[in-house]
Amino acid sequence: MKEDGNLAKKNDAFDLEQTLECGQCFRWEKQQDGSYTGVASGRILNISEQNRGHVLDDPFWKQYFDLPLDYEEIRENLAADDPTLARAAKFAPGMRILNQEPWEALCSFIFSQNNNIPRIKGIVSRFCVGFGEKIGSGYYAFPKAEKIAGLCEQDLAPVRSGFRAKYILSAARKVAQGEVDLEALKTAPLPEARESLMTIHGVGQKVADCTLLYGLHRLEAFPMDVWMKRAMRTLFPGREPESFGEYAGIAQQYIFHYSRNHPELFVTEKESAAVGM
DNA sequence: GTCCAGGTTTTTA
DNA sequence: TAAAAACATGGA
Repeated sequence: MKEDGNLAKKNDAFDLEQTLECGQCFRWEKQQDGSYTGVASGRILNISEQNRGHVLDDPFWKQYFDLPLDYEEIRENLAADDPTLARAAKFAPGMRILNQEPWEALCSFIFSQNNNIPRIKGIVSRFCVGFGEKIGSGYYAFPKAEKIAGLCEQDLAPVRSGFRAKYILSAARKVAQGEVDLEALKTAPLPEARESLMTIHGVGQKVADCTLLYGLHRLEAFPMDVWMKRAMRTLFPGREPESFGEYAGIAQQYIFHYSRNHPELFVTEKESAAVGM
C-alpha cells in the first residue's frame, strides 16, 4: 500500500456513507459491520473503510467512484464562490458523483418521481430480482433495456412501480431501438442530450437532468427537484444553476444533501406558505 | 382515513 | 399559457 501524498489527499475526499447515501444511487446497502454491498455493471462489491484502498486499485471501481477527479479542488473553488455553498460542501466533503450505468440511472430516476427513497430502493430491487441476470447468490445485475423492451405493463406488475411502469417501457423501447443513444449523450451538447431524453414518455427535465448527472457524468447538469427549488429560493435567491459553473452538478449534490439534512432551514418558508403570505 | 414522497402528464379554466 | 388534478403505492 504505497500512497503518495497526492493520492492520500484525494482519498480524504472520499467517504462511503456520504457518497452512497446522498440520494444519487439506490442499490447500495449498509451491512451490520458498516461496510457497503452493492452491484454496478454486473459486478458485486463489498467495500469498507478497511478494504477500500485495495478496492480502488481496480480500474473499474476507481472509475465508478470517480477517483480521478480532484474533488478537493472543486470543493475549494465552489466554497470560494459562496459562503452558503461552502457550508453545504463542508457538510459532506467526501461525497463524490458516481459513474453509474446510464440506463440504470435513467430507470432509477423514472422510478423516483413522486416517490420516497426507501420505496424507490424497493422498486429497483424488485426490478433487478425479477428481470436482471443472476450474478451471485442473491445478487442480480440491472436488467437490460433490450429485455425490458419486450415486456408489457402487466409483466412489470410485481415490481409495484405503479404508474411509472409504462414510462419504463417507453424508455426501454427507445433505448433498445437506439432511438435514444445513451452513449452518444455523453458528449452531445447538454440541451440536445436533455431533449433527447425528454422524448421518452414520462421523462421531464428533472429526470433527464438526473440521468445526465448520475448516469452520463455530465457534471454541469443541475437537477431541480422540490428540495433544490426550495434551497435555491431560500439559500441562493437570484442565482441561476449555470452560475455554479462546469461542476454545477456537484454543487447541486452538496446543496441537496445539506438541505435534506437541515430541514429546519426551511421551516419559516413553510409557515409563511401555510399562512398564505 | 389523510398526507406525503428527488415528477410528469392530462385536464381544466 | 397557467394552474389543478390525476397517477399507484405504501409508510407515517
